Amino acid sequence: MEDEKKYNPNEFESKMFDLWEKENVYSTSIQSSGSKREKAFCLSMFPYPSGAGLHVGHVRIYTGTDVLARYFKMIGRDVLHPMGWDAFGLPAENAAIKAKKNPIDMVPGNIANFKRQMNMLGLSYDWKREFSTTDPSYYKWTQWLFIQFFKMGLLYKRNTPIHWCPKCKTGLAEEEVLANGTHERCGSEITKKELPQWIFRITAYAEQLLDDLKLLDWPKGILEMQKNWIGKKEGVNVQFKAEGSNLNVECFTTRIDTLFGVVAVVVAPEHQIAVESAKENADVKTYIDEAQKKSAIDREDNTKKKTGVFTTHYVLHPLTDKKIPVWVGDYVLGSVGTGAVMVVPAHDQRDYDFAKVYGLDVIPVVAPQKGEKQVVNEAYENDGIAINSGKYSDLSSYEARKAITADLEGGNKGKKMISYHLRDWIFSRQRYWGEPIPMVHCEQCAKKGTTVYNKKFTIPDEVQTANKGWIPLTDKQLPLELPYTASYEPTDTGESPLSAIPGFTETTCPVCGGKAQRETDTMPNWAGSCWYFMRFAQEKRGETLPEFMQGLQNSSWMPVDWYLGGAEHAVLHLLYARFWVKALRDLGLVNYAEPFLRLRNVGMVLAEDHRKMSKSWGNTINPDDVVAQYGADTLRMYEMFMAPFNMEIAWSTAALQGGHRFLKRVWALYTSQNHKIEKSNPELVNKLNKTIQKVGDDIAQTKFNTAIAALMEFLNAYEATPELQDSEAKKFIQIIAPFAPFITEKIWRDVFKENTSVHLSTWPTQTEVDIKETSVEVPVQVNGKFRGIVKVPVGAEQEEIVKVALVAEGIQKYLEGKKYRLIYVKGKICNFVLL
RNA sequence: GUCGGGGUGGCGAAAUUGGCAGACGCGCUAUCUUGAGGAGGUAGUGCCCAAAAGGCUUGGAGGUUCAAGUCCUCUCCCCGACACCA
Repeated sequence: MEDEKKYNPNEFESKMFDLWEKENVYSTSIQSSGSKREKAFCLSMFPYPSGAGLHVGHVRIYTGTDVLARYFKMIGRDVLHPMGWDAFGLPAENAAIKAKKNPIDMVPGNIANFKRQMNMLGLSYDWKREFSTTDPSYYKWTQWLFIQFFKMGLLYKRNTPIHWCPKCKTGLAEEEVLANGTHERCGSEITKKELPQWIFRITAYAEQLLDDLKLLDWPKGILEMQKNWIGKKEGVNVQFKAEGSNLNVECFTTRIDTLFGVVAVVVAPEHQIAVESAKENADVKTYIDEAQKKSAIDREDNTKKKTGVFTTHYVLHPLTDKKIPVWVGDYVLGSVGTGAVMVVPAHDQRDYDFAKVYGLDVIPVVAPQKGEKQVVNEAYENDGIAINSGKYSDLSSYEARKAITADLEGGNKGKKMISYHLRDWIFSRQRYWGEPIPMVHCEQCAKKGTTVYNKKFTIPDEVQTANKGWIPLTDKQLPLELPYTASYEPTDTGESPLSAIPGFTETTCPVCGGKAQRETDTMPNWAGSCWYFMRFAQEKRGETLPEFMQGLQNSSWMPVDWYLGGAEHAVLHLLYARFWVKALRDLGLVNYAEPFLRLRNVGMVLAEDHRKMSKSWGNTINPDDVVAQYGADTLRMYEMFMAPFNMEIAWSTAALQGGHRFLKRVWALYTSQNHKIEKSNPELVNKLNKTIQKVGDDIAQTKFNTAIAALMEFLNAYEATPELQDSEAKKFIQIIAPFAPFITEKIWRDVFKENTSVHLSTWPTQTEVDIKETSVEVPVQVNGKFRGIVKVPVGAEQEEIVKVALVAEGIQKYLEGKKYRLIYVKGKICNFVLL
């Protein structure tokens, strides 16, 4: 190099990018099924390309995945590192409505901008695999998959209430409804509206979705959240026979061992008994009417007293025939369990509260310990020993559950039940900007009972009934393209905007050729993200069905090895994608059970003021500005260094300079050396060896912050003793390369005159170095308090250390003339415990 | 309320998993250098005490241990998800 030149990333970053493009540096090597090399499919959750461009939070995820991809490539794995666009969905549609444009016209510009920014950041994507979920060539297959799921009986039509904003006259997504039951945009109170909708039977896979969690290397907390979301509960449906009528009540309980403590049965206001009893009892009628009127706001209020009303009906206790009063209470929900609960005030806090209000008995039937007299002033909800429970007394709660369940089942008075919190997935949206659902409804076929189900599967009767007359399009009719239209705003009937497009609904039946009506609902945003990773992994995408199926079946890239993204997708996206993969496996289209082997969460990037970045706060940071000022490498270094990858961070412009300074020093060191070093300093090589090891280990554990700390530490040492010959000096550049791809490439080519990219180089090995570590330092404690360090020869035995310690300055005075016991842990600690 | 994640210098954090708490970075102080700079070098920097000696220190209180940021019990605070789930 000629004279020292200032580090000026803007001068070369885009040139390096051009070189990479020209030299095809990031094209994916084919992972053929015969490949002996290990694969690494590194994937960031793909973005919705908004008009606002990349957020510094995006930069964090993508850089993390990029570091992994670059590292794995360097250690010799076949790497797949793709990127694409999740462009369907509400935000895009709302933005388009605001801009008075069709989203179809807006998406390409947004994508181009995102892509420009990603390239600016030096992300090593293989753009040959890029696609958008809105490409007809992609959603053709999303539609095809929908049809396969329909044919295996996983989809059915059902009337389902949607959130409805009466003011905006539009259906709303869950996320548009605020916690207080109002619409996030207009603030009006949300009501419900019943519409026929496509429902996915995800509950059919509840057990597998729960079971297979054990196959996954995911953060513990996310696994826990998935488990709780599926919410498996084992219990008993127990029959309470009506006295003098046929109005029996069935209650689900997980605590059948408390059956002898039942003092009442409470049914939900929607329950049949409540409805029946309202006909003859004015109080009940009033109560139910009131309950139905209650808004979301009231129901939110959990400080309110439990309320209820006695129906005047009685049922009989299944084991004792005791008369049990039946109440209606709005704290019981029609949609949970059987819509009725048995009230055991002694062992359920809500029941206890209810009993206190209405003066019901509190009968303790579980004691914490055998023989213990239980004092009840709040519910005792734990297990214990059964008391006051007839022949079951003295059994443990667990034993009592088993015994009572067995006896109930024997007497036909109860049945073991497993219940799940997970509910079926509503898959219809009455919106324009989604994949059209490729189904038609044919009256003639409905009458004839024509079906097109996949013969390999048994289709439940309910599903068959619900789907009467629904016929999927043929493969040749796909894609069913979203019609281009000027008016795609939500309709005021609640139906999809597609229903208002002339000529869209009328069609012919693919089976009988008669008149048929098209489905006008579209798919939710989740649809595209349920299988996009498999699309990336297809070696050949193929336009024909056989090619497509082969592309799925023969991909040796799947499953994803590293999946990085925000914890906000802990439940929904990850659960839905897992569900699709399991269904596809049952269809024989893939041969793995789980899509994402390793999941790592990225923490949010907050603004400098510790609030969320938002235009309205005026605290946003635009990656373009940061790159213009400091270069992309600085931004990348900073975001990787600031904190552990999964922790939330607040932006700090000051700390950003730290990363910049590091790169400047690297630049200065490498561009200023004008003489060759003949022989490397062995101490420094030793340190370099350790750094190579640590950086690699840390990257593989997504501990990017400590990897960079190690790089900084080495730089400090290197600057103090700038004695590395080229073969060693290059190694340091190589291990910085995953983090700062531009500056390292520049130095690699200009200083070391290499003409193949540093990013295609092999991760450096450690050089044998002849260093005799002659002495070791052993920390010395007296009575567990650190008092100093002694230096002893390597391999020194206990006596030797003691000898040195006894005369060492700072230690001696604590030991003089004292008797002691010695704790010595070789290589770790020497502790004198005075007697 | 339930579940999950956290609490370590002025700040972001580290700690080989029970063995020298505070690596690395930011900031700050002193000093040198530069025509200037959101520049660079050197030294220092957890807290208390004028300094040394010494003592204290990982939200708080107990406990186990020769030894606790790390393990156990109780407790306080912050963030996220769900929320009357039977």
